[in-house]
Amino acid sequence: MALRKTFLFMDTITNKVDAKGRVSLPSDYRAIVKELSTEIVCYRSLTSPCIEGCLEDLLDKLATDMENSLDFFSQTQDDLTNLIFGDAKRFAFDSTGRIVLTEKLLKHAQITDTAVFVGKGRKFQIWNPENWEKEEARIRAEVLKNRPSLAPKENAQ
Amino acid sequence: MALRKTFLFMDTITNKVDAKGRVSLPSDYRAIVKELSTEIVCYRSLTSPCIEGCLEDLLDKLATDMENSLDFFSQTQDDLTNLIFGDAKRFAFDSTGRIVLTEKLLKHAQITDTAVFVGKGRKFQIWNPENWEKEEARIRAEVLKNRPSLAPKENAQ
DNA sequence: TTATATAACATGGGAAAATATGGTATGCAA
DNA sequence: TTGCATACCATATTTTCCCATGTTATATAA
Repeated sequence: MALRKTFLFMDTITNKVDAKGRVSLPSDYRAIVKELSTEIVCYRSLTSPCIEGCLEDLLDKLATDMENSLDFFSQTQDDLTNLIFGDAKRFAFDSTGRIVLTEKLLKHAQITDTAVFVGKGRKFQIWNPENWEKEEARIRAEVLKNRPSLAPKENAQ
Repeated sequence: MALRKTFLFMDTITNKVDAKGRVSLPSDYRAIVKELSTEIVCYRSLTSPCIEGCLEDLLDKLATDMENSLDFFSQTQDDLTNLIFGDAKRFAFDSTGRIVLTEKLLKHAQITDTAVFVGKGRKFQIWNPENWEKEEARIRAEVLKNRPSLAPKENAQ
């Protein structure tokens, strides 16, 4: 393990996807990946119409956690991890910083010519622009409603 | 983890924002950042028309806490990470001490050519001057009303 | 205290580097 | 050969870096 500085995927970046499925990984993301590895892992989100990406470390950690607490997890969650590992695939980026997304992933996320990268800390997601717009609105409404501790004031002006 | 002296963002400083979105981070703030890191993280405040900034540690801790919750598939956790990390972005300052704020952040805070930095301890905020003037007045009024113990005398200032 | 010198800071402009993205060539397999 | 996937090259744009200058703060000496 290298110096465990903080490596977090952040920000929301929109990039173009060409006819070959090529898309530039945001440079901030690339910097993180280069620091710890050479490639990322992507898979279809289990819960949303989007692609999820992370470093292989994270999936390794997931596997370990599952091993160490089998009783703790429900059969359902066990099944879900099977789905993830069955679906996940490594993606290396070329000298210009692009990865080539597969038909399967693009279809799941309904992405055609534009992709939105959304940071999630140790992970990130890739969305169709319209879908992300809706999703972000939904989340903001949800969080403000159910997590008032994050929004102490009514709302200023 | 350097010597855990007290590192608090304080004071209120007004600086100019140029056409490129560049603005000098107050030198006091810079001194704090340099002590622990090389860059800051900024994001749109959830509750106010302003930008919030902090050190990356704060967000890293959040990411770790969420990982350790063993709740890999939690919907709430999912929403929160999207909202927080999707909006946050790292900003390094150049040799002259400036950062380049993004359109998104500037728009949210209604900042055009002038920015007011307001210390908040572990965090700080960046405001449009007029908005901050109003907000400060509102806060003072609020505090005097709800926390009379803090204002033993007739009125300060 | 006042005046002057010195250092630190804020800010504007332009050059250099990095990034995103389209196109072309190359290699492999059907 | 043809189709497909990967690697390489070219360029417009964006971002970052560097230098110059005015301003403010600090220190020193009269």
